[in-house]
Amino acid sequence: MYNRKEIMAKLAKLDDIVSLCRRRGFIFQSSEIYGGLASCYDYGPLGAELKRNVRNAWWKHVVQMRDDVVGLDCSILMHPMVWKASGHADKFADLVTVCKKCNTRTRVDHLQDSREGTAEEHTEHVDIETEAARPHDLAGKVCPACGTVGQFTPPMAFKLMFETQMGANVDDTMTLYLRPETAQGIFANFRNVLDSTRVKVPFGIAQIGKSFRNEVTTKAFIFRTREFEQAELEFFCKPGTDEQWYEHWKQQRFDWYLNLGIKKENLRFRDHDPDELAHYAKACVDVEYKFPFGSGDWQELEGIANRTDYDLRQHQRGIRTMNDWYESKGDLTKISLKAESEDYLKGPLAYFDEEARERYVPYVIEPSAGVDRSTLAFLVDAYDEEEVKGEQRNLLRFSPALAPVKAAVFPLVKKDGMPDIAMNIYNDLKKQFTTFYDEKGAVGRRYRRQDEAGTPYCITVDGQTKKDNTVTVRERDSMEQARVNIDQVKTFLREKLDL
RNA sequence: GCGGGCGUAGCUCAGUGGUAGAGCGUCACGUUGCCAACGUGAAUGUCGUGAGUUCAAAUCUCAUCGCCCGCUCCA
Repeated sequence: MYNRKEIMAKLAKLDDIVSLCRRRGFIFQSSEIYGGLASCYDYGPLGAELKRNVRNAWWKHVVQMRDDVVGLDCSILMHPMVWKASGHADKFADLVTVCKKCNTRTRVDHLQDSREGTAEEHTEHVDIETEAARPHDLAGKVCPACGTVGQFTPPMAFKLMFETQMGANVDDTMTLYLRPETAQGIFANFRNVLDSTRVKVPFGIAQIGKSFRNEVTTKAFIFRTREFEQAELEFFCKPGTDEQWYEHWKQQRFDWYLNLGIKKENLRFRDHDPDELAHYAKACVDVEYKFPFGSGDWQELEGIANRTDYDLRQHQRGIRTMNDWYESKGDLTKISLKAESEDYLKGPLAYFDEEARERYVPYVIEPSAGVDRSTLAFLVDAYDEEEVKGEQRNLLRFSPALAPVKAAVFPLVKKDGMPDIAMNIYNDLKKQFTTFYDEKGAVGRRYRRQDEAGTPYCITVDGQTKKDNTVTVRERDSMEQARVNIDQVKTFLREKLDL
């Protein structure tokens, strides 16, 4: 825990970062010219590069470098039955009540009973239709904030999925949902990938894309937003091998953050307690980062779950329910999923393992990362202030792979032919790296500006360049300079940047 | 949604009823030979938005929007 002073210092740090993000074009408030739109943010020129680098680093680690993972890019809108089968349509809602005495909002299923001293067991999302209709006896419940018994408002329901209409003809539209997770698109395409890609279990399908959740409350800059980007892997494996794959991905994903420069002391695992697990999950662990907001506490970047064979089996039930769906004219609330077939092991989403000569529905290990969250973590972790000759230097110590700009090229002064030489170097480098050219003002200022953008290297053409064809290469973190032959600059950068 | 704090230039902020300001940043020109240099000049504001009180509102009142902190959620 932190004392008040430390918390204020942390908050000040986040404010500094938010301010820098805006000032340097990393992240803007959405629709700002119209007063802003809550919970929505836009990535500016530097932020777009940074976020794309985060995505690419994830894809490289999870797909490109692996022999057992393939990629996918699904549409955001999917058949409504997907969400019936996944459980989101019925259960992706919270029932919340407010204590009249202290105005604290609490989920109904989290309330303790004064008579029994226990909360209801499950912490899952409730079935909104049946639950809201059911009379709730809150008379004996205790407010966790002020201890008052039985002073609650009637429960309110929150729908956590965004709805939208497909079809321009108003008389003939269908209600669809913006996906609340990318995972279901992977499960829905499991058969397609199997049939078209010659993959064999164990293998994974990865996807990066936007998801939408009508969060009750948003939080902390881009940390919790209603529109957000996920990077998810569903790794399919044979039942019985799931625990070792779970451990494997735990380690893989943790190391990914460390290798991209997150400080070890700011990253940790947090295992979910058994009673905290969703009913389908056998195990779940969060990768948490010590963000400088909230009460200075750890916040989740990524969840890694053992989802068992739940999702694939649910979708087999969903497929069997299609007739009911047609008959109900698409009203999801009027139908319930058909029971599982007795020979579900022969269903379309089951797998025949030729080596073992047996059928099974694969177990799934799911590492699910928040792209915006990790982008924020990389920003926060890279941010540094230090004093140089009495002046404050702000810099972002990005890993080279994440740095929005890899190198900047300057003429020391704007004369004696230096700009031409520098421009030639720039034109050559930009074919390979995101490069920036600047010839305005004092060179010291240009260095500092690049520090704030997190550019690892600055290349300066100076008076000596014309004599011996060398340039100064200045390193961001140490501010040290080395002379490098112009012909060697590209090789030098490639080695140093490891790109 | 409820409680607390806040909203003035790109950023940080001053301005408590009487002509909208400072520092930093940005741009131009000159100067400048390696770490936010210097000189001169310039641009930039619906004072979050709307209404009300007033001869006069950034300032007082009300509403509204947005942000931050807490409660809930969770990638």
